[in-house]
Amino acid sequence: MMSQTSRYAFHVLGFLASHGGRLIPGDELAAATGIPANYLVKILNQLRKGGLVESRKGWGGGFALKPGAEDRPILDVVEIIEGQGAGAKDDCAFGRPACDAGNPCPMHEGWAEIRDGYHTLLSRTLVRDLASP
Amino acid sequence: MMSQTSRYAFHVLGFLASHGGRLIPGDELAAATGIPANYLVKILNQLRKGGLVESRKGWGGGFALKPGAEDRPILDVVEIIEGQGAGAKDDCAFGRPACDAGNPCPMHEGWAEIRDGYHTLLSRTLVRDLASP
DNA sequence: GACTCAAAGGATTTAATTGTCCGCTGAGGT
DNA sequence: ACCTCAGCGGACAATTAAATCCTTTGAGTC
Repeated sequence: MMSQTSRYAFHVLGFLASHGGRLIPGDELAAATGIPANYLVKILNQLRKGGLVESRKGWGGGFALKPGAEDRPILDVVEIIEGQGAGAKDDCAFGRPACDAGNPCPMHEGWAEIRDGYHTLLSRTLVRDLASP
Repeated sequence: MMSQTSRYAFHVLGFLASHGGRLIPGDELAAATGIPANYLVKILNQLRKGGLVESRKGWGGGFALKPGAEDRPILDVVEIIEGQGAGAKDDCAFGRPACDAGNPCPMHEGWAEIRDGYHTLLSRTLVRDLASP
């Protein structure tokens, strides 16, 4: 339901969120989170392009949360990582191309409930909530 | 959250459930469900080994639900297809190896709710419920 | 300006899932 | 007996996610 890469993104954003706007090098983030360093940098790059993270090169450089990013829902994170419409509402447990209230598959109702709960969780959880206490 | 193969399994089991214990050839099942024929046979084979389906070779052969399989929860299907412990309770949204009530990740509570809802759906939905009306 | 630090980007590898192909086996019918 | 039908099994190809490697670019220090 959630890609490994999204989980990594949650983890590292949580770490950044608990360290204010301070720039932290990728290597340090990798060591702190246990995420493979080379891969982590790629994820952070996606997040930067998505507007959640900013970076600076060279000495004293690293990654930091973009100001205001703490208030973004983590649904944004999933959409940046997995593409728009991850867990879209037309996602059917039978794999049917079209499955809605008018033409439901046998699992439609129960599955829609799970999907909506997932979507709600992603919408209500903010990046700031990912910070460790 | 649910593999494509599990979705295929739901679909074909639903078809079988709505056709009683009648033997139906794999080709016919593939045509009826839109699942790739060669792949579908492999899935049905897994389900047979898992005890949900029976089969007969040769003329008049095909696949059918095993007697009593209608009353099995579809959690069994997912476990046959994806292996035991698919969507296990240690599955953490942060990807942490250990994440429980004593040492929770920031998303632990909300995510546990989704996971439990998923597990409950699979436990309460029976193979017979997959039949189309 | 030369050197170092660290991000940016591209190419490649690995692993898992999904899907395809082909020959074998067993159960009928004729 | 022989032929056909249809499930069985193993090997293989395609796709995607995940991870690694290498080179380039930019920023700062000395």
